[in-house]
Amino acid sequence: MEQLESIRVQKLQQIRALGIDAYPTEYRYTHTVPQVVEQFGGKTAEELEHGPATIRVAGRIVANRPFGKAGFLGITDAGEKVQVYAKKDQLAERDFQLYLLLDLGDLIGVEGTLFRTRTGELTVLAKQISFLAKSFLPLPEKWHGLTDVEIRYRRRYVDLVVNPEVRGVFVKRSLIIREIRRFLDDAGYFEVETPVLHTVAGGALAKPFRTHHNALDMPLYLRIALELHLKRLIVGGLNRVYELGRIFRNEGISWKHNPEFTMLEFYQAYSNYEDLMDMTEELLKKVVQTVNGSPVITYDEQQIDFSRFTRLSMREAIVKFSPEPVTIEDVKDRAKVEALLKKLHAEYDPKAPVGNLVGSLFDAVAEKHLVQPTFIYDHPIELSPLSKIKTSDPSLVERFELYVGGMEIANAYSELNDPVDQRERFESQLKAREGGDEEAHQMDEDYIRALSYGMPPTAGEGIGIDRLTMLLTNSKSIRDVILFPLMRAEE
RNA sequence: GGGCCGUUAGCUCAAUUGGCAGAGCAACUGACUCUUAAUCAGUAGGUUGGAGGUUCGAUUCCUCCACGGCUCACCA
Repeated sequence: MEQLESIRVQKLQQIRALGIDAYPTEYRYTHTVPQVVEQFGGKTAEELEHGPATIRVAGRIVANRPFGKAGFLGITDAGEKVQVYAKKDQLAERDFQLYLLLDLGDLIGVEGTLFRTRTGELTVLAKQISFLAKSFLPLPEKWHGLTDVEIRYRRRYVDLVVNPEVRGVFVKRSLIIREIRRFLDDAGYFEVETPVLHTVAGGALAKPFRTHHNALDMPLYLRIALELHLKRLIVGGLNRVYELGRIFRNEGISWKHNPEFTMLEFYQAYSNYEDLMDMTEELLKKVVQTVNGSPVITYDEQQIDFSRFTRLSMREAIVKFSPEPVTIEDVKDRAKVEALLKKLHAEYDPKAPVGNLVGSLFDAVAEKHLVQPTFIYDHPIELSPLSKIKTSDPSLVERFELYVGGMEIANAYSELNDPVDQRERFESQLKAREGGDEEAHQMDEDYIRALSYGMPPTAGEGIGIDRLTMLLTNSKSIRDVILFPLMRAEE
């Protein structure tokens, strides 16, 4: 290892000895590698002869096939590759000496003319080679590449150089986010940024990360949701707001959980959760169509169609997917729900209120079947301390979750805007907290004060950007759509 | 946190019953002015993740530890 490195350090010395600046500050290219491929990829050998006199292009060397007094280089940039032909009689002596000192991984600029080789490959005939930067560490082997997932996550920079499909995933992620922003901006939304450091970690049921501010000697939490600040802004009259940001939950890591992840939350005044169901369909249809070119995606060998959304109440979903026969009426009966959970060997807390049991039953019975886009609506009140009660059934709230590919992608509700009711809900969460539920909601006095000034009827929604990206890139792990997933420290 | 599996050269992988740790690519030296995983000849590269143990002898068997993967639980 040290040998490989020291050889390359010596080569850099030799390059300097040729009078070449080892670390120049710029390279003025006329074309990027993808532009070369796009503009000239379709041209014939004859057409190339009458093309532009010279082009300048820069990239990283990923292949080198020398032939004594000539050689072929493959250079890559922005996910595309182009071949360079370095020929002694076409180059200044110094540039050919430089060519002989190049290694895989080095960054160079090439000025030359385009032609096709005998085998028809588009190639830059180098007239001038500029050295841009040295690679001291060797890239992974050309044929098998880098497959060790641990190194791929830890050294994402190498992963991105050698695995072009990884680049494609993150390009797509960026497109998804861009389309979402465009959709919301066009719908009259206002993008905002709210604090990441919270004195009360609220807006979701989750364990927060703790930190501390020295100057104020104050304990702080990293936010677990965007919700409560965005609703304060609704109180303030920003009637359509969204934030696209990182949130942090101090919980387990799995194929669909990373401790920090990206959430979109948006709030719309004078609307309810049914309005958001309609809007979510429209949003996802548009994003999937634009990013994927079709409303139908393939995820884990299954076709998922974003042009057709199903809507089921949570109770209906339990009835539909339960392996044991149940009726809607049974799901309202605590004894029957508990009996069914026992029969299914599902884990649940026997002291928990009936709403939580219904939630457990849903998870046990229905979630994995929800592959096609499905809205599950009307959740038990106990699971939803910030949602508005359904007037026709006070045991339920106006809430929905969207499931796709067996994953929860979105969560939305008609926002509770009654400060008295909100205080009571927080108080019952506090009781759960005292009973040992670390994820129960904390009291947020300022939020109640905000509601006390009056909040219009409002609907709000959160969409997990990482999971949406997993679906659209056919990724089996959330870590494949996060550039730098959390890992233990090395050594 | 539980269970299962993995860790050998820069990368991808071998190594029989416990018996001298190997290959391909990358690297180095040489030949070669149209190659496509270029080819040919040669060279070098290792505390087998770490620490103990069993044994004449451990990559191989045992224990512990570190890191990772899958999976279950929790969660979005």
